[in-house]
Amino acid sequence: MTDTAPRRRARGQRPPTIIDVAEHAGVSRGTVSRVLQGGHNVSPAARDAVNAAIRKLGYVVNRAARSLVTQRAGCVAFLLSETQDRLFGDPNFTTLLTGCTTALGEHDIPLILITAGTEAERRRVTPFLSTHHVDGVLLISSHRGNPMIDHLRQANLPFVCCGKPLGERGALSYVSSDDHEGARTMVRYLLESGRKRVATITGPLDTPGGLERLQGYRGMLAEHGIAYDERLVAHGDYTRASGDAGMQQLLTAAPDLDAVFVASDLMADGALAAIERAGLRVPDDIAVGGFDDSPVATAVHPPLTTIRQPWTRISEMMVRQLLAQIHGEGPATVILPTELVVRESA
Amino acid sequence: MTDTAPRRRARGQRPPTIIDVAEHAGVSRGTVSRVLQGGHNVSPAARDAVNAAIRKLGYVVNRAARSLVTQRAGCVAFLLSETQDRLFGDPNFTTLLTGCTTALGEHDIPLILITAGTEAERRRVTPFLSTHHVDGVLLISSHRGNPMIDHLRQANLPFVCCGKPLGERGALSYVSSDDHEGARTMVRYLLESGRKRVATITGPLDTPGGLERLQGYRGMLAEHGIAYDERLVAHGDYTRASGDAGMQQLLTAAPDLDAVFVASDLMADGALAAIERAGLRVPDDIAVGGFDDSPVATAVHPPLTTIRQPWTRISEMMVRQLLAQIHGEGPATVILPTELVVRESA
DNA sequence: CTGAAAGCGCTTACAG
DNA sequence: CTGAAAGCGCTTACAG
Repeated sequence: MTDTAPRRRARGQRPPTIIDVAEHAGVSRGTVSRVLQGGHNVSPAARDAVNAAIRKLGYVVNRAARSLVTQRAGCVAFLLSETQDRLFGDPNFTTLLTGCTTALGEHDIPLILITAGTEAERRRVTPFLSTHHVDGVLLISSHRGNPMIDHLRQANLPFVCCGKPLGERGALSYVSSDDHEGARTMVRYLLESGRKRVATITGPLDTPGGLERLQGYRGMLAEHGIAYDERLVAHGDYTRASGDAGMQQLLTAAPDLDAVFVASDLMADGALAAIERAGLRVPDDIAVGGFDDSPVATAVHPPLTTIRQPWTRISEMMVRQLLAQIHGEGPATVILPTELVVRESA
Repeated sequence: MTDTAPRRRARGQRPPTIIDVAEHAGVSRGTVSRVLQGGHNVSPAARDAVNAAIRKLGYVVNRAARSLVTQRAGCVAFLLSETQDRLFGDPNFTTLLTGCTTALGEHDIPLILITAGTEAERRRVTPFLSTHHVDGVLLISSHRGNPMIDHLRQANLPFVCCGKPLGERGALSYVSSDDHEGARTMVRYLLESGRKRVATITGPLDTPGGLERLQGYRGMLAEHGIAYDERLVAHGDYTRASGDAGMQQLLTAAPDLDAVFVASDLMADGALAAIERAGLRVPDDIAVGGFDDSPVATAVHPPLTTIRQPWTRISEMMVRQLLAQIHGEGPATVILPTELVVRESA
């Protein structure tokens, strides 16, 4: 912080303090503070006088002073522990981030954005977090074995993950859409539309979305008495290119496939391209089902039939869970239902 | 902040304070503080002792306490004053945001993300900003007449805009890529490749990118002695759909066009779709030039020849300018060069 | 170069 | 229900 050294504000333009409010309302600072805290143990008359003074003077609490005495930061971190490239193409990220900002804003809690995709960044971030510069953390990461989880636990800092953290033991809060059921819904839809050979392109298997959507696919096939066929399964990494490559592989290994469930819309876009190059039509020859209902779903031709993830609700629940933990509640898992969105690709 | 009330930390797990460091190093608190501020007026022996104690104890400054006495927040806001939808599809946004976070991180300055796309949000945000809860603002908005600019000026808060704010008078800091020259470069490239009838699809004309890229297009045509032809100009809003519609309009109004300069890659993707539906080939029949070099540029077929915007440098310069202003420097304008990236579409 | 001390703006037991 | 007062952890003139 040597970087923000000089020039304290001139006396004249200093915002009003609690003392100004107290004088104006004819009460003590303690009473003003009590009104600020919710007005318990304050007479209606005093409360009204204080509120009037606050409005009159345009008083806004000085968070640094409050923070110093309460030993709480009064703000929350949005901690991005993915490398940047993973996010660049991901429109869900923006939705999640602005959703969390808005949900926190309603509680008047500022959000601090922190990136920790590299080891160097993590070294810088850890002391900041463990010295309680934030009251809690919204943790964004999808891959197995995120070292930040241990750091946060050691610092005894409340946190809630976006999506189920893989390979963690012990209680831990996360909010996730129902990947498993979402996948089942899509595969059921494809089968009930009369498709016989349903393939899939998965996400990375060290992510919950990769793993659980594949399990949902397998489970629904089994329920329909269809044996699992490895030739019908390709693995992607959520990029468009990997969807393209995966589809190419599937078309070679199983030329008789008539449907494909792709674990993300972006990969589905790639799959569409591969299908088109192969001279096949969607949905006539091959039905394509995506996952996410991200903006690409409606940008491609034909528009994707897909599974909608409730990102706004996810952000809201993450914030709610985090605040509950900050207030002393224990961790909890929240699973939110997804929704089938039928368009033209299947 | 009634929301983060209870449970102050137990005495035992409190982080070490400057007093602990002072005792450990055998000096006064004042001396520790001076070392923290850069070590001026401190003997080498004392400095070493303090630094050793800091390392030993894992001391990290309490920012709330510092902030209270220095009257500075020690953090900076990233203020998003666009409605959400504008951002959802925009991959540049993520680059800019993480770029700013990283650049600030190198100065140990946290970034607070604030959204103010609606009037209701602005009402909540303004008191927060004008009571100096941040030392400065990175202002993201592209449309003419952003009310936040007036609020920031009234609050006397340093700020730097991303892109040139249209219709503002008076000195004001902004960082922008050279839209005008970028457009000129693309149009020159198309003309020098032998194209004769170069059309354009613009961005919204109340944004600097919409306006200046169109001016660059007109200017370069004029330099080649080509008269401006309204039938060769369509207006979009940076969405993929508007690029598609714009291209359709151009193909009707000027069926003889053999190139099109599209003011964003996303719109260029839409244009590609319209061209394909018309049964024409890219680049054989029509050369397509984009703008941004965003991830879509390489995701589409054929990959786009485009103008690269230096988003990482833009974020770095925004941060640098903002810190300079916080330190008392006056406003400045920074224009960064763009780069022609030749791929297959032109 | 260094220490002692005031003070930043709040909250919160403690008395009453 | 209310006021007086201690104290949160720092920085910064002020003396020396």
